[in-house]
Amino acid sequence: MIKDGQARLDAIVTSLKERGYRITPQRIAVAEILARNDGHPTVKQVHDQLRRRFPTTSLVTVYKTMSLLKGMGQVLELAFESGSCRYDGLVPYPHPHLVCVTCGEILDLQVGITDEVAGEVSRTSGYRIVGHRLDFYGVCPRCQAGE
Amino acid sequence: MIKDGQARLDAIVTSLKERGYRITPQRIAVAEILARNDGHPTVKQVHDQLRRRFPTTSLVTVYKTMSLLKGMGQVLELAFESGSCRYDGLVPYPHPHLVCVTCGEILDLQVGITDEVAGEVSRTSGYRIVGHRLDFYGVCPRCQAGE
DNA sequence: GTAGATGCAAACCTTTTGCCAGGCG
DNA sequence: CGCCTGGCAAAAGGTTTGCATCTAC
Repeated sequence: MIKDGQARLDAIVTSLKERGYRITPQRIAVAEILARNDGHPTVKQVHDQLRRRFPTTSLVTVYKTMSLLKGMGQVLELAFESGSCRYDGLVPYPHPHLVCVTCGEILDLQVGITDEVAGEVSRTSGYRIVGHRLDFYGVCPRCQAGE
Repeated sequence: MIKDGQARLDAIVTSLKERGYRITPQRIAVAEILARNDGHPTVKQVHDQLRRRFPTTSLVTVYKTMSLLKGMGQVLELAFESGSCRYDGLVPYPHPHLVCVTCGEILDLQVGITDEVAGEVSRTSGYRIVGHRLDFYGVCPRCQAGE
């Protein structure tokens, strides 16, 4: 599992160049935040971090950049019932997550049983499988202690 | 896997009574739609179906009823990147889904590997696991034909 | 220089809340 | 008949769009 921030940053920038997109300060800044952050921030959280260095950056630009990176497969988008999406720019391909339903913390997991199953699902359903999502929901040790 | 509409309807109504909630025409109507519909409708779709029989029913009531049933564990809520949630009232406990990314169709799946894994996740992480979600995303045969 | 990007304001969509009239138990 | 529920209007997020200005190449 890729976890090196610098490598991820380079990969994102290279991917932008390859497709002919311009390398703007805003895009580099968003890419850096995604590549360094091993949490799973919301758009708003990325924007807040961004404003510390570039106070004039707009939320709209973050949304557009996220959408662009998502389309390029450089960021993974996870929708939740709470309404907002969380983003994983460190490990942008489908992988399992462990979500604390109390504090919202999201951890990446190492278990990976779904890839083997995808072929079976494809055979029995006729679908061409393009991705998957595996989440576990629970209460983290810290929140259990505070109950 | 439960698939009998009448049994589901009875289960939902019984569950409402047990908890002291009132049995109103609107709640019965929503429960019937959920129990009969083996698709995975949005709140808006449920409301549209509801209006055919009860033209004055409001969208707000559907939201409130869905929220109530969700809290009772009588309906499963699935959030998607598209913004709106889809609901499964026929099989209200966590189970795998197969989602067509082109037309939005959602099928229930029979594969079930995650329950065994949940214990392992709980042991290694210290989380108390309360649920999970397993989705496969792909293109259904019909949409493949039209490509 | 020019196509493409930024950023403001405003629109949009889904969901939630405040409130009062109305109906279930 | 009292309390819960339904439904209107309005608010509250989160996300997208229109458009003028600016800038990376």
